Amino acid sequence: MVRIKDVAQLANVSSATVSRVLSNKGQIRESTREKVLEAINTLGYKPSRVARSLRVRSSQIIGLIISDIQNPFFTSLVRAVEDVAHQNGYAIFLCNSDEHIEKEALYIDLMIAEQVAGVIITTTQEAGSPCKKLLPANIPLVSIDRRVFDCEVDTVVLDNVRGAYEVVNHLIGFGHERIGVIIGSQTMTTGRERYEGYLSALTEHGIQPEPALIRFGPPTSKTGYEMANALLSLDPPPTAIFTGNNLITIGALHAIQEKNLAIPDDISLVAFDDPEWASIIRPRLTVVAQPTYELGRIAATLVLKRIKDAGDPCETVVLPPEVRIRESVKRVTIS
Amino acid sequence: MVRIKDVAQLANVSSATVSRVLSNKGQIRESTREKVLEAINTLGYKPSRVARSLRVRSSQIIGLIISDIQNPFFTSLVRAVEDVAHQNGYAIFLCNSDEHIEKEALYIDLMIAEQVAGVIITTTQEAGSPCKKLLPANIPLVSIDRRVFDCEVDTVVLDNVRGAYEVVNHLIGFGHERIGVIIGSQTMTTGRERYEGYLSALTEHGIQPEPALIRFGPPTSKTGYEMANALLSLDPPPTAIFTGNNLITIGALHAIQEKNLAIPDDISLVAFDDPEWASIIRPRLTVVAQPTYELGRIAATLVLKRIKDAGDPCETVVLPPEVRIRESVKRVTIS
DNA sequence: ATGAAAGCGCTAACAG
DNA sequence: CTGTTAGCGCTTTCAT
Repeated sequence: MVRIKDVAQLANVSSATVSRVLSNKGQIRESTREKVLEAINTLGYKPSRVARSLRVRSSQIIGLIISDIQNPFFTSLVRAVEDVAHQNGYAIFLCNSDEHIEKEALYIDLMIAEQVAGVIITTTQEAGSPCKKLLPANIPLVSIDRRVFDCEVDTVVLDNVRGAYEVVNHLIGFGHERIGVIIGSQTMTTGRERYEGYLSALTEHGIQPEPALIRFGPPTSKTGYEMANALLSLDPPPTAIFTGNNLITIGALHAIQEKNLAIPDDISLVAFDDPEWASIIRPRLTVVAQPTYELGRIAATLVLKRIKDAGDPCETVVLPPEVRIRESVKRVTIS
Repeated sequence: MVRIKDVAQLANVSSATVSRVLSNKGQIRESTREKVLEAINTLGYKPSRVARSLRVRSSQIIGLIISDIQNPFFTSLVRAVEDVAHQNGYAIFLCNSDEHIEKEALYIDLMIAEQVAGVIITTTQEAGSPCKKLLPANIPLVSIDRRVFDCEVDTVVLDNVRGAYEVVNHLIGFGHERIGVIIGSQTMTTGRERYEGYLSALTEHGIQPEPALIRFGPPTSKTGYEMANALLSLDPPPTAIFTGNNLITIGALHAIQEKNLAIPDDISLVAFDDPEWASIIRPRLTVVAQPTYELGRIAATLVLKRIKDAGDPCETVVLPPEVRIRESVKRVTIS
């Protein structure tokens, strides 16, 4: 391994000078800069980011804690953050919390121990998340996809209420009144807000929400499968189902197919999220899509900004959803 | 921030002792250990991994360089590596090379600068990859999914030849002879080996490979779309298509649907990879599945092993594929 | 414009 | 069993 002093030696300068040309700080005579650059080149010197981190008490790393690396929604986020980080000379530390608060806590501690420059998180708990330990450690934090209520952080989320509202509205416009809903846990803002949107669309049209049609659970395909089965076994069953995220949709689809029901003839379906397969399956799914890449891009931009100037007040960015009408909803007439 | 000397002070010992209890090295009297532990607790001390890394010249980080974070195949890999790393107290550094050799090179340099403990990579080039710079830097390297030819590394890959061979064999067993194939670039082992499997199944049955039926391209859905279009425009068109990875399959599916062709009545389809949606779409796709999680798990286990004892000779693990017969292949009779 | 020197927080000889 | 000491490779005053 070649150290900064090796470069200094070869260039006949002090390591301080080498450091200066590396970071473009202070005044350096053009001729010495060239000498140094040449020495760096011939030696193939690469500064140790570890030593630098120790010295300046901060690394060039952005921590990214997400809840499910196998969910395409989060994957888009990761992709966007990676892009922005890379463009700015940062690398990313990826952690999968698995929606477990303990793993989340462990990774938060890791972020502090590794002195990352900033953290982006999809937290598991809207209140009481360990992520607030980052603030006293002076590590900028931005919450993405979900809101955090017990500390001041930059936030970038979707307008979930509106997304759910609009897509349920669409269903109602097609004559549906008995609309089943399968939605993520109510301990997260996403689940809560989507439920709220569902409710307000219903009540706005004078439709009484019916408890049997409303199902909550962890946002997994298992939940989707079980709850869809339950909904379809109702007598009478709903004429349409609204699934609260892409995993739930997969499970619901399995249940529907297992019962040999046809979409949309036997049951209409609208889904939150627009994974690639939603327009490959037949019929193509009517969905409310999130600007996933944009969510990630903005979050990354926000941390970077706050890494530069920590002072500014916190921002909350709310992005609009987009309903994409395709073929999974049938027009029904009230019988 | 609380440092090790703060703990030492409070516990009335030297920092060396604190370090010893932290790492369970050497002999420590039980009473002092307790004193130290208590001090750690009351102070809420978390050791700086940065300082440790600098001192021991290696971090507790495993670098993971993959080519496409949005491809579920790689995502499974990431998931597995994350799991194993986490279980062993390692964190992962995730980098997306985007199948670009320059980005790969940049990230390799980063790994060295960050002194990661080991690297797992799906390299973009089977020869001439910058990843061999890691070896002189004493950083263990394992190549996953793809083989590397110009340096000695641990490798874990699928038996691609066999996978392609078996699934094409299945097609032939159902009477197909004009079998189109859309496959990834021949500069990567995956593409080459899958092509080889295709070829050997054909020749084994005395079927003459027909150049017009064989299409190569980058492993993207764009390639799948364009090449499927080309294949379907042939006169006569193939009776079956074999797509070389999940992205290509998506593109091919789009092309087939755009032409209003029915699977398997108008065209049979078999695919490499078994993403979740392959059994949601109708008809369900006959595929050759890779043990993705297992690939990642083994790769992670291998780096960890080599981090412990660098000496051992390199291993190459080859995992078997699994053909999953579903409904996308029709029996045809030779006309 | 450049160099000397101190020190980031930790570990590992070495000594006792 | 425990403490002293010397760095790991870098940045940053403070001199000059």
